[in-house]
Amino acid sequence: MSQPKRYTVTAALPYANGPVHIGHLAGAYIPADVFVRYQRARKRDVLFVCGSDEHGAAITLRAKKEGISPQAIIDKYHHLIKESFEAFGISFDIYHRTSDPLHHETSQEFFKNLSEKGVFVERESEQFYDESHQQFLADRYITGTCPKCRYEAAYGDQCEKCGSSLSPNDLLEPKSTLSGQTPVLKKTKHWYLPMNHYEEWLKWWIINEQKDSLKANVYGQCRSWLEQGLHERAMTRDLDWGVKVPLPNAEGKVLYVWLDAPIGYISATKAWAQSHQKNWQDYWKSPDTHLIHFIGKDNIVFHSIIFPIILKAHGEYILPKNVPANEFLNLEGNKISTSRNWAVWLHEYMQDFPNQNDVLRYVLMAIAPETKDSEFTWKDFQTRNNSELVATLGNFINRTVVLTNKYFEGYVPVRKDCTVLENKVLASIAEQKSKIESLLEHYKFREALYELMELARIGNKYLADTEPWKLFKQDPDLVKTILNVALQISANLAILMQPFLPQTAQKLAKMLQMESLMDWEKAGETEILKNPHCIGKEELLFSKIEDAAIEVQVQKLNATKHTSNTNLSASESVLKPVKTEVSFEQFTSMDIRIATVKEAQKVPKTQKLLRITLDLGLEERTVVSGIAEFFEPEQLVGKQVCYLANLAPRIIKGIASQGMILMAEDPQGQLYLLAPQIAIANGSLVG
RNA sequence: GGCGAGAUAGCUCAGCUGGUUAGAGCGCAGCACUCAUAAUGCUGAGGUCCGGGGUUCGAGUCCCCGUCUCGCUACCA
Repeated sequence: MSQPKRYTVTAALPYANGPVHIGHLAGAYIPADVFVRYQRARKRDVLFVCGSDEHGAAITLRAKKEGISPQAIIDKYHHLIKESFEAFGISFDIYHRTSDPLHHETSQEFFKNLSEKGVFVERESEQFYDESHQQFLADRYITGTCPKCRYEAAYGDQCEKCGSSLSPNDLLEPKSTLSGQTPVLKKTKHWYLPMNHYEEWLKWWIINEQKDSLKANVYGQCRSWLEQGLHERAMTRDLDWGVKVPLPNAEGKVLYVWLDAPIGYISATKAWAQSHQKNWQDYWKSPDTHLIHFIGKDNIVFHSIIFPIILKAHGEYILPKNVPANEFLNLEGNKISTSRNWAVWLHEYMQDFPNQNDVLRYVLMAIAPETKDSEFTWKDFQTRNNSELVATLGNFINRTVVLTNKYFEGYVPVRKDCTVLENKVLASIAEQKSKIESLLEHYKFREALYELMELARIGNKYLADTEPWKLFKQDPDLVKTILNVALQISANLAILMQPFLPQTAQKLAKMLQMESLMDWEKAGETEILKNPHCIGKEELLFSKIEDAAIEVQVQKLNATKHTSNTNLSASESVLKPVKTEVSFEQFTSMDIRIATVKEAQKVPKTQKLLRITLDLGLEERTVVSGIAEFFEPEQLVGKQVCYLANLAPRIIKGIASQGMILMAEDPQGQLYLLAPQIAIANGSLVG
């Protein structure tokens, strides 16, 4: 692999409607930061950009709910996120924001460029429109019943209950969240990116240029998408919060997130270049630059398919060299969830564990979901701190420094006769260094961290093998040699830990009085600390975390679990508001009856569908119902149900479905049959 | 149903293009040591490498079938 002239490293833009949690850190920011710190240590030209993603319907929706302006929300979270990243030590060269005028200009220019090249297809389509508010409704502004899981507060783009992605037209009983009214369909024009035009090229690019460098999970995802075929996607939206579409006749339209957020990387670069007298184009248009995107797996398609298409369509830009995406981090057995408050928030961690940033960095690196989903537990956090950072790394440094101060008043003793053992140990320093380098170059952060710790283990073993505390009286010269070796290991640890544990590296450098000797190139050497050098007083690098501190965290989580559960059943945000009024006639026009299930069987090749035969008294009816996830066919047979008999028939999976079985659904999405309390005649009317 | 990623010691995970008795960390048991935040070092117990076929002189590693977990996707009135 030839060395590029420079690196442009991006970390996913956090969405400015919530704080940052450990999942974000483990997925993108920590690995990116380690990579960047490492490249900087090697004196390579590397630019690390990030920023807040501040547009989109979710933010305006939330602003409306809370009765404040979108600006107030993004200001709050932008600053919270920015400051917690800074305090935590994620070393962005710039942390920008997409609400910045520079970003608006940049993305508009980009759009215009593509538009002038004729990349887009303009197309009119029918979209939901809220007449009382006189505006088109973004996907997020429409709620309705999820067609997949029947969750009643699903959004137009996604159902948060079952996670399926939707389009507004899929929703049953769509409602505008602005007015509560049923929206109407109205014509509107949008600009579409025909991604299918790029399919062949993309296949070629991914298979020929990326296959070997991409991680298996990323490559697999891409192939999965390519095999399913790419489609035309709208690049604009009807919304007033975002980057305005820079064309005439585009009133009330903004760029969709695909042409907004990733270009945020570019505008961040421009902003940085302006204040540093650099040319931003070097970082985006020069083929000797490597562009690397650090993201979580939810962003894979975005960064390895859509954004490359956009860059390619523009033509002047380089394409990402790698997209080292991590999988997901779970927390104490459950998925991390911002909305359910099931998370460890970065800013809260720093309050609860002051000056222990490196502990979290360490743990999240050690359990990073590099190849599969992984799990954070507080117990494991404690164990890793106590038995790895404290007992292995901190303790090795401590014993070395204590012994040096005790026997030699802090002066680095002279190394005299090295035995086979010393030579072997000294040689292993350079070995560890080159292992760490090679692993970091290949984005294997977890293993690189392991090899760093391995050096501390080598040190501990060396001290245990040589036992200098036993030898000092008989053979002080030998003790000098031993401690000299131990000190060289310590100095190397200080340098090599810089990308991983920056705070600790500084602390250790100070303790060893080697602040001026922290060059990465020096690592691997065995004479970093030379004889007249005097080290400082011992100081503990890490402190133990007691059970009590862990208890507090676990209880905090359990508490949020309970409150969010009770909130879930009681809160209005989850229970659907009462629907708009209907007349008595409208109601009585529905023919609801009691029927008995005669047969039920799974519809082949489906996951959720049951084919059910109902005895309606006068006749039998066949219904296809999406309830297979909740009911076994056998357990339904013989049960009485409520049945909507005069619903227009519909063909589902080739079966004519006549009417619909009525179900109750609790806030968790669980379905329940409705039946009379005692069996009554089939065909009885419900009203 | 289709596609992708996983399934390896009690726990968390490594095992690259197939090659001798399958590894690490943590945990556990025993021993050694006392410079060190009862820290460290050594030794040990522990695995039908999800199951079943196949290719091969040889498979955790490749192929086929199946089971389970996670993600995407389809059917959902």
